[in-house]
Amino acid sequence: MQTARESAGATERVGLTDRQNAVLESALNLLVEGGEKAVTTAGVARAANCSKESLYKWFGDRDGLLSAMISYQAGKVRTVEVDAAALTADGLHRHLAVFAHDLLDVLSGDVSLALNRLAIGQTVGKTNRGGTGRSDAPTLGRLLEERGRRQIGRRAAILLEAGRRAGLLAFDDADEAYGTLYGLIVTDAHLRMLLGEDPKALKKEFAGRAERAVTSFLALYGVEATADA
Amino acid sequence: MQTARESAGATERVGLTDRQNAVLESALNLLVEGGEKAVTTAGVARAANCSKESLYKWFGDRDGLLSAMISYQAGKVRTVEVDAAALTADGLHRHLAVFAHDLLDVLSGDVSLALNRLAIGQTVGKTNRGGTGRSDAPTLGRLLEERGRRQIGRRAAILLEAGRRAGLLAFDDADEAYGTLYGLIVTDAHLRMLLGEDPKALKKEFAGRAERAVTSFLALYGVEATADA
DNA sequence: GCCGAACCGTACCGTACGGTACGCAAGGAG
DNA sequence: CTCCTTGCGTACCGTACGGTACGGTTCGGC
Repeated sequence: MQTARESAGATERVGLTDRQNAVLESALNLLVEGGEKAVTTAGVARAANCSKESLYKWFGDRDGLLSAMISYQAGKVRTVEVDAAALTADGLHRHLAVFAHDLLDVLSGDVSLALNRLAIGQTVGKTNRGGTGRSDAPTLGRLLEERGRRQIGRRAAILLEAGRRAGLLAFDDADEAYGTLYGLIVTDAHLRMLLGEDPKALKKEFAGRAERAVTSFLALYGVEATADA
Repeated sequence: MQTARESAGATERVGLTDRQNAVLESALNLLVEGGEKAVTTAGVARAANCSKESLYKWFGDRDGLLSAMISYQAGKVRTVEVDAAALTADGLHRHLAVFAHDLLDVLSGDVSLALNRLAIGQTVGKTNRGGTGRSDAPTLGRLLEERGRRQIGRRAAILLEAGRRAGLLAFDDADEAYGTLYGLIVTDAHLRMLLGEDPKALKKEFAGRAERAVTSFLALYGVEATADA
């Protein structure tokens, strides 16, 4: 077991062997083309050239494998920091546009869509269900929320805060402002893609959509250029 | 088979017996609490006090049953028409607010969420799959899109068109304007709920959210009151 | 050169589900 | 009263999957 830590490559930070990450990669491949039904223990084992026994030793059970897939994939997105100082109106506009485009890019990714479909399909209206009592599993959906969505939310929050500190934006509730920005950027594109709409058809208008969204957002929350700045 | 048409109650318009609709209702109940896994042919038969054989006679197979569930539920939402004539700025604002609140209400409904989860969970990235060749099934997702989303989209389109005709709104592309409106209203609330967030926690802020969304939308697309109207 | 750990490949088991077949009761038509 | 349709209840079959067990192999440590 100690070999795991030493052989851990520089790519991932979680305590997983390169081998195990490779297995997760195979599992993600299966998920992308074939959906949740395609991610069977036997299938993953065959695709990754490993034994089912190893799967169960590493991930506990199938749910553990699915959770690990989400965590693994989430560990890939890295948020780029933006220096808050010296932020011009034009610079803010550009940064927002880049953020918008990145957001659309992430949301329309194959794996992202597959993972979201998986988590959503797994979710059930009535929570609780304390039958066995050992429901320590964080519900996949929650996991995806924490690991994925929250990250990009923070990046946006930082950007918005920088804009306000520079006197370029005016808002009381940062979350509300971010919600508006998100809505303007994404609209119903995410849902449509989750329902099967071909991302390629929508990707063509990403640039225009991002630009329009940012313009609208600045029209709502932007401060007149005549200010002190 | 002809008995179906005569015994069809006044509640539904599709060619289904009241009995069959009752079965679909039971199936929806199962789906809401228990997710897709809970909708087994045996389970539905037991819950609806009918035989599996009848299920297969009426709906073909399990996919047919799921499709019928979507179509059945979609047949419940009715779009209320709004008289385009004599539309004041305040009236438009109120109509938009009502629409926003209705939209959020629909999207946060138990059955709506369950159905969306079902359709999304069923969807798979790689389309095609022409293996057998008899893939005439419209992909659940497409079905939900056509039957549900499109409907509410039309209602919004009519409202927006009325606003423009009354000189209260200014936009070139109606779809784009509707997209903006949708994004402002829904933001990421739908996704969060699909991922398991308790709708009750979000429903409290629906009124405020709807109001803010409409205000923002009018700030973006509204025409100054000094116009000819 | 031997030992043990990790791991692959496969075979195996129990279960649960989709789909089908059969027996039987209710009700309407002649 | 009888026939026939419709549909309920149940038993049944094949399959596929989650999970476990076992034999064989590689590899690092002593």
